[in-house]
Amino acid sequence: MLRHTFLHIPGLGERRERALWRRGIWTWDDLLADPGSSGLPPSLLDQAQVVLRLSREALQRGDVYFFAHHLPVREHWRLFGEFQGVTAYLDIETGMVAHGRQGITVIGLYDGREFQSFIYGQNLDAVERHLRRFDLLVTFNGKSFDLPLIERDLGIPIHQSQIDLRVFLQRLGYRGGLKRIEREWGIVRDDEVVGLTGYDAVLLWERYRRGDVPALERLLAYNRADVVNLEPLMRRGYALARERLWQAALPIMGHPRS
DNA sequence: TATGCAATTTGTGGCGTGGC
DNA sequence: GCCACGCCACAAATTGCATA
Repeated sequence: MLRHTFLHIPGLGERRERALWRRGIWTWDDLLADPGSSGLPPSLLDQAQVVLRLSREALQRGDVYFFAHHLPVREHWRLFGEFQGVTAYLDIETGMVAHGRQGITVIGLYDGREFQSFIYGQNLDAVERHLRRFDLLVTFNGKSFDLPLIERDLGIPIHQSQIDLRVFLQRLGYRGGLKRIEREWGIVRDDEVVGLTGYDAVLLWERYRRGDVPALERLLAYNRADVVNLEPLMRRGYALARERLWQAALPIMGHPRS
């Protein structure tokens, strides 16, 4: 998807990007090979060629930040296709951690194959080291809640590019919270955690603090479901968004190769 | 319930084009 | 060459939303 993207060129918006596709300019290489057929104003065309040469280099060296910096936030989902290898899915739980202080109790991290839990009082400090392995973070409402809290509560700076599924899926017409969208898409949870909410996670941590060890196991299972289920949501959302983009831009001509 | 982000709406300015 | 107009991108202000 990224190679079809021209929105990261300053002065080039959605209309011009679609106009390029309609002219048969599907990729950066197409435009660089035949700039004259782009129909862009001369000054913008010069700028576009410079940015696209830089884009090829950035993609070659796996520089997700180059694109995250230049793309509008609402289009950061386009990063997923090329950068899923450095993507992590993340979700936190909170509760009273010490002396009546509200804080992060559990962080779940999933790279598409392996899931890891980081627990207050046990291994929460290790999360920063593991986060550094990734360049792209996928969350649900994480931009408003999880990631600012990690920065504030744990003092861990979040440098990674981010895709917030709440915003992304809302643009695709899906709203109403993570669990509701999961149900809508037929994603099922284990009996152990089905029906649990974020507030239940707070209560489970309280029970664990009072010595109820199985309560922690259930909390971790809940967090794991929250995190692992982000992956199919991201994959399906990405496929859907790409499909709709082509349909809107090219209702008659059909899809480009991608 | 507070929080913080992005969508939406509205307004502004840059740029290119066409008429004279 | 000048002017008016239209297209387009972008900025500012407001609104809506999901999280534990």
